[in-house]
Amino acid sequence: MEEKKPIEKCEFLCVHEDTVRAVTEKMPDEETLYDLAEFFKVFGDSTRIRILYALHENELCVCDIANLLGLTQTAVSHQLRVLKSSKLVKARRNGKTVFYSLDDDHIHSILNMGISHLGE
Amino acid sequence: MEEKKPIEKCEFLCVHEDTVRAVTEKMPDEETLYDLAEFFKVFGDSTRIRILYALHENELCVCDIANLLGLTQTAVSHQLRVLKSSKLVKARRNGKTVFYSLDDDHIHSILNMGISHLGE
DNA sequence: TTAACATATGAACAGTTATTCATATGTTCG
DNA sequence: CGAACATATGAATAACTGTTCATATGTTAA
Repeated sequence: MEEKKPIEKCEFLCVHEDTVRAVTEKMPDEETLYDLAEFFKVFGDSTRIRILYALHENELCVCDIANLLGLTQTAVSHQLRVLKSSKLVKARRNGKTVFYSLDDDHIHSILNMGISHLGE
Repeated sequence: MEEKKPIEKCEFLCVHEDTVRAVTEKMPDEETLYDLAEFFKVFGDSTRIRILYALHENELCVCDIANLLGLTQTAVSHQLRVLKSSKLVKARRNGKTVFYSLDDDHIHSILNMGISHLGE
């Protein structure tokens, strides 16, 4: 039987062990990093970003948001659920109407931070 | 022919026109919001977040990152390409090895901002 | 030049996700 | 109560995305 390996792949032969060890120690734990990714994921959709910006100014009801952004009521409602379960927006019911607003002041900071990065 | 509509859906009957108009005027333009979502989307994956945190301390080569995070070289390479095209990391070649590092200081601020939100 | 190594890339696949459609829930008013 | 309205939700579909596999590119040293 001929051993005919194509070309051996890099299997960590080139690792700089000291550096890797040092970095490993300083890394946040896996759960934190996972949660952080989940957090940013919520901002990573243009529909949700647009909703957040709409709410930047005023509280709005679902219909207002849908009208404002040219979306269906259903689509908005689904996304508001995502935003709500991520604690980015909160809801207030007034009769038939439900008003949504930003749940947290520093959501603004995060959005502004993103914009300032783009401006470079 | 019987007209038998199920139940008429909300078609923006409840819109608060003044509010909507005011918000519309203050909204950033569509392109900005789209770019912003694209920007956050890059942070919205735990592999990429982990890579960014690994690079928080030191520049690292592809093999180091793969070893450090328990990923294949290929997976890391693909993600580095995403990070690079989003201007989050930059590459420096030294012989066969390519070292990656964070491209921008305020990437740190963005990561920290996310963490501080989680801590609430 | 050739072998060995480090990284990059294209295609395929699997898992995820945003939207739509249909319908349910919850509220007000007559 | 029942009709009308505002919102929510489950299921299905379509589009997107991350990983893997196979292979290509680029670099060094013998």
